[in-house]
Amino acid sequence: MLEKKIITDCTSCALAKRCLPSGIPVTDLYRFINIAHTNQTFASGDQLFKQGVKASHLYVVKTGSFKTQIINDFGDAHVNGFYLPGDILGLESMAGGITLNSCIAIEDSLACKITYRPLAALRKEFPNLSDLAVKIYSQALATTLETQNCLSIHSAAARLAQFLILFHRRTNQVTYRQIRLHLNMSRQDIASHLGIAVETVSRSFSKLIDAGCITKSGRIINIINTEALEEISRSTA
Amino acid sequence: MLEKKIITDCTSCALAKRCLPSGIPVTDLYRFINIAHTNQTFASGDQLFKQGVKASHLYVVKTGSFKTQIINDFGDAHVNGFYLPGDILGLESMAGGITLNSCIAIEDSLACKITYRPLAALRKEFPNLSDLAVKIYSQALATTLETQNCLSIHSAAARLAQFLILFHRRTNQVTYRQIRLHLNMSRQDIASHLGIAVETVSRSFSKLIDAGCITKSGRIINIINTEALEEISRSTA
DNA sequence: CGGCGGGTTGATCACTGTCAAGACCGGTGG
DNA sequence: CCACCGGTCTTGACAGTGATCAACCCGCCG
Repeated sequence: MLEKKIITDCTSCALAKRCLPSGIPVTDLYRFINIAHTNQTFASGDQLFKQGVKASHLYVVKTGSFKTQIINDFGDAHVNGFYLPGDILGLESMAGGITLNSCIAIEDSLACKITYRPLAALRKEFPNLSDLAVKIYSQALATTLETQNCLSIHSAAARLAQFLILFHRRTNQVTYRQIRLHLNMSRQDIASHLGIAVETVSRSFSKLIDAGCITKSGRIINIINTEALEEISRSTA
Repeated sequence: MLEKKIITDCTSCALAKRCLPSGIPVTDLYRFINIAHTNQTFASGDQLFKQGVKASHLYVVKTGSFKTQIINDFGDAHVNGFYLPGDILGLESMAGGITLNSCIAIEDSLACKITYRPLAALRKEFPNLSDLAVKIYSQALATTLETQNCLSIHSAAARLAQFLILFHRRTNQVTYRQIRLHLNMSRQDIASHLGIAVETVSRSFSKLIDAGCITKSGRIINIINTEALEEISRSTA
């Protein structure tokens, strides 16, 4: 109970310095906390928000991971992106006021929900928060640009290799000189995200293993040869 | 000469209400004009900025069109996006301070160059400009999301169809019930942008013509059956 | 034990990349 | 006015890659 109370507070959150509170003077932080619904719990498969409804909140991932997906007119889904602790969800829907995609928890997760309107008021009041907003948006654009480049790669193995590299950059989990990735999403999600078939994802993993780039066990990937992986990610064929 | 002077001024620019001046009170507009270098001319092929250098400016497209492209480590280029009048260039590079891509004029064009640092100062001073910045960024994110979805489409013809639909939404040139698109970029650029071969672009155009969706003459495309085009853009195969 | 979903592997076929050749278009020069 | 030339675009032939369908393995759960 006490512990729960502690993690609820932005002042003791490990992510605070990468998160919105970093744009607000400590003495005024209470005003941000007032408009934030911190540590909302989501079970794997739960939906944060649904595509095509009124957009009014941002979400900051605290623990776990999420995916966003768009359902097109014909009914099939495309996974747009994956979101890890520190990432902010819902940025792209603010201009139009309607959510452009759905967001689903990949595993049991925590996220902080922030109502947009009062946040905009704070942004006008605290210049640093305005700067931070621009920086966050700019960063988000840069990330989608990377994803876009990844999708434009022709070969499936190269695309997967690039995906692993990009995912690694965002997690930075290093143990024993090996680089260990926990891919919390299903192969199906990876396939949808990369625009290739599930079977091709499996086969591409096998290729990367045969090439000595990685080893894997289920959703745990070990990158054992970064250079070789980068080499494959650049290969045209 | 007189005419030149007129178009130089933001107060008489047709795009001003979609552009940054719309976030600034008319009485203070002179302060924005002071930091903007309006109507810079670029010949087809000229470079606005180069990948990997210090990023310090935004550019607003006034007339003509531009493309951005990334050169990867192996040396081949990928066209990230196309920019039309009213679009803003350089948003994604502000967070890192380094340009992530190069920008090149596709045809003879005009663009307004705005230094970032004083713009940030104005943003803090004028709340509406802060809101506008967020809206612009959010819109930009939404656009790249659309591009991403387009790239995840499997079939080349469907990808091209989706590209035409998205491009049309941004131009809205309607004449005589027909929808007329002027694709100012080369087939090579389209191919690079969509992640397919030039020849496949040509073949896909032919397929769209055979299907009765479009007619074309060089870089002029007429959409004669929007429903059919959308149908093809959704087809999995 | 059997069912079930997720993941891998195998076989086949359509699609697209590649290479090659030809068509078209605009510009230049005779 | 016409011939030539370069680049862009299109079309054809072929080979390679990945989508599809199918079977199988595995861990989980009733």
